[in-house]
Amino acid sequence: MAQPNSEHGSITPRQRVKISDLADALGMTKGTVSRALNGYPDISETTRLRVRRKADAMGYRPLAQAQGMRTGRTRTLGLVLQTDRPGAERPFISDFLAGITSAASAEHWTLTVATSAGGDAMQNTLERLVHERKSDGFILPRTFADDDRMKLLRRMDVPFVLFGRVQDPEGCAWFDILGEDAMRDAVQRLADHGHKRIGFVGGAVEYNFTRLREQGFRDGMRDAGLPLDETLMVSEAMLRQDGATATHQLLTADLPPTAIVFAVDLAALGAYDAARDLGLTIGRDVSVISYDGIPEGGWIDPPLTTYSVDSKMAGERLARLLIRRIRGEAPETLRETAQAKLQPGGSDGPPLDTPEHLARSIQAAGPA
Amino acid sequence: MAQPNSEHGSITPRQRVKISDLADALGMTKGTVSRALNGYPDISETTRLRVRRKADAMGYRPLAQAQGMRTGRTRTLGLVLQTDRPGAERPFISDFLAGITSAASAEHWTLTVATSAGGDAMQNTLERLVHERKSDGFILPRTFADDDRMKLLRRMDVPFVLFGRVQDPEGCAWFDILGEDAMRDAVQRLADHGHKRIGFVGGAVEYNFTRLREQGFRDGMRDAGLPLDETLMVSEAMLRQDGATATHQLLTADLPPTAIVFAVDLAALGAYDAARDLGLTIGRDVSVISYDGIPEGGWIDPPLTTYSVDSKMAGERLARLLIRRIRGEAPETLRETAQAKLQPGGSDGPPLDTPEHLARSIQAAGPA
DNA sequence: TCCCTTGCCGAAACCGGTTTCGGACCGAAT
DNA sequence: ATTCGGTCCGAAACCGGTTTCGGCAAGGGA
Repeated sequence: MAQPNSEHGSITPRQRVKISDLADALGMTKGTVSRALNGYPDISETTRLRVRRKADAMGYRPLAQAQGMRTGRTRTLGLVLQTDRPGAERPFISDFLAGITSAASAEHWTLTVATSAGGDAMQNTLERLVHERKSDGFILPRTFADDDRMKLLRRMDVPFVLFGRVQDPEGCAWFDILGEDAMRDAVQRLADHGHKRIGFVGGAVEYNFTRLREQGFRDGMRDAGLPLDETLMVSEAMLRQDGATATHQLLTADLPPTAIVFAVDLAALGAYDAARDLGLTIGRDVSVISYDGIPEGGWIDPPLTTYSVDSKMAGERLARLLIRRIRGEAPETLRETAQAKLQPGGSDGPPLDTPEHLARSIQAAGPA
Repeated sequence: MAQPNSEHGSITPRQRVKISDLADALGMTKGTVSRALNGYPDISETTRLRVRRKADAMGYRPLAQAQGMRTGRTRTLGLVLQTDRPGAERPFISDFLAGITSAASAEHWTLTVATSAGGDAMQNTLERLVHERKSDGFILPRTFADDDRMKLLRRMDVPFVLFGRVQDPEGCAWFDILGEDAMRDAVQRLADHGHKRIGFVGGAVEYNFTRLREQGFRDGMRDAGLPLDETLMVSEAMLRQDGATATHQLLTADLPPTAIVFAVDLAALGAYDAARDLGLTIGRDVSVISYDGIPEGGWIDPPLTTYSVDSKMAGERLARLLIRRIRGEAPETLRETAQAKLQPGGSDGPPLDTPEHLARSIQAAGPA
């Protein structure tokens, strides 16, 4: 009887329909309606259905902050970006955000973003967000081998999911791309091309993925039956400049590699610079295969052959995992992985020459 | 007398101190405490001070969602990123977010991020966020000459600030970088180098900045006393590929320009591709000056001379403006601008030759 | 027939704040 | 000595939900 004030449209565009409006329309109390909608066992199936139908018909959406007053949760995911690591996640962030928010909004959740430097600042930011109930749980991108954020959240008993795996999986949920598989494939691909002497340029050791990708490279060499030369393995290259330095170092060795696998695209771009300086051409004199799939890799000449990561998909899956985690599912059941996808470019191919010849031609051009 | 339960530290790390705790400790009611903290006039200065001191001492922070129940506001800024425009704000987004969140958190606000395609999807996203009170106002990046989001928010009477100006400033607050000044400077710089024939490659016309930067270029030509040749003005170049096409078009004209001003860095990168194809060298045969300051501009060879935008600063100022707007200040008083900063690279210099000679050497290489 | 479950829902407290209303206390004016 | 008007604060309602508690009615067993 007598709808209270839902379709008045006086001046305000569209009045919120609140739970008491819904209860009035159904002739019951808001307590009953709430229990019906939240699946309490002491509501008859008939009533539950009637309520749910009416709720849909009237377009009822509970106000997250009102629910939060009692429940302490507001259907909000948290993402804290670390700003003091240069260039780490720059290219992906946009797609990553799109993935998270689209998955979240499909379930009527939202995302709050904060930024922070590492260390104490990071801790404070996380604590503040939890303390002020601005987020019910966190997505942690770029996990470190030994991650402080993780420890803190675990201690505060706040749900979280990792983008990446960790050494101590106790109580952790995660999504990750199997970078080690990509590295293994990369080696195999180069071996198929005929390369026998292959170098590796890894990322910063504090990141956990560095360890995994390096292991993938080692496994790949073993599977291909190629000897592993530790002097051809370099680390700590996250930026273009680092990659150039590392490449220069490898190529000016006594017996340089004819191909290099990079753990990070940004570093692989530096290989082009180093090659140019040495008078070499990527994809002809030296083969390069990398990992990440940043757009710049497609622009450079020749285009970078790389294993690309679908950041949007990663965001979506992480969001869904975190929501399930917050709803109480056990972390052990919330672990998913996916494969990177090979994006063939022109940066790899059969070796033009033997390492010995390559060394000679580099020495010839070197002093120039 | 007798602190209730603030310093117990039983098991939970740190119990929230709520307003009733504070009131108890002060021996007054929570209503009084609330009015004292919120500057109501019916509280004596003595009491107000006593309350504020005690609040600081006890580390009291009001719970935004509880305040929001009554007030309708939760100290949350909203940012909706448009995902269907390729490459539009990709490089800036990380710094931009850092700016917004750092300014916001300094005032104990947070940021909610959503993504959406344009058109109706965008409208729905905005409406949902407002309807569910997930954000008190919005930052609108990349304003269009005629902006639907703006109209919607204006109609719903929701506060917002623009990153960029608009044609109809009615009721709008904004922050913007004066791209037109940068374009004017760019022309002047090229004229000082000795260039007389200068081309212009603008952005997509739907963006408002395109109009402004083009006008800046025109003003620059006029100020430098150079004749304006409309056939040397191209538009709609937002991506690297677009820029390459536009550059090719300009350079293969009967009388090509010896220098080109770009409204967008991403497009300017395409000039390198076009130049290479024509056998020309940027910075020697053709000068290029651009605008944005994307990191890729510094990696390319020669580094791009560009007017760079401080995205983090923009984020900070937009956040502060929006907070003031939400607090009720008039939009007309909330309009700020800043200048882009010249970042000299190697892509501009004195003309090597006259346009006529340039044309001949291009024609010579052209059929190749 | 009576009592005791069980199923189902209403009533009311509660979450942590804000805001309205009214009244105690004070000095000044009548 | 009253009345009156301000100042300043306490009391209680309120925001929109959730959750606890208790009670009514129907059904089953003795």
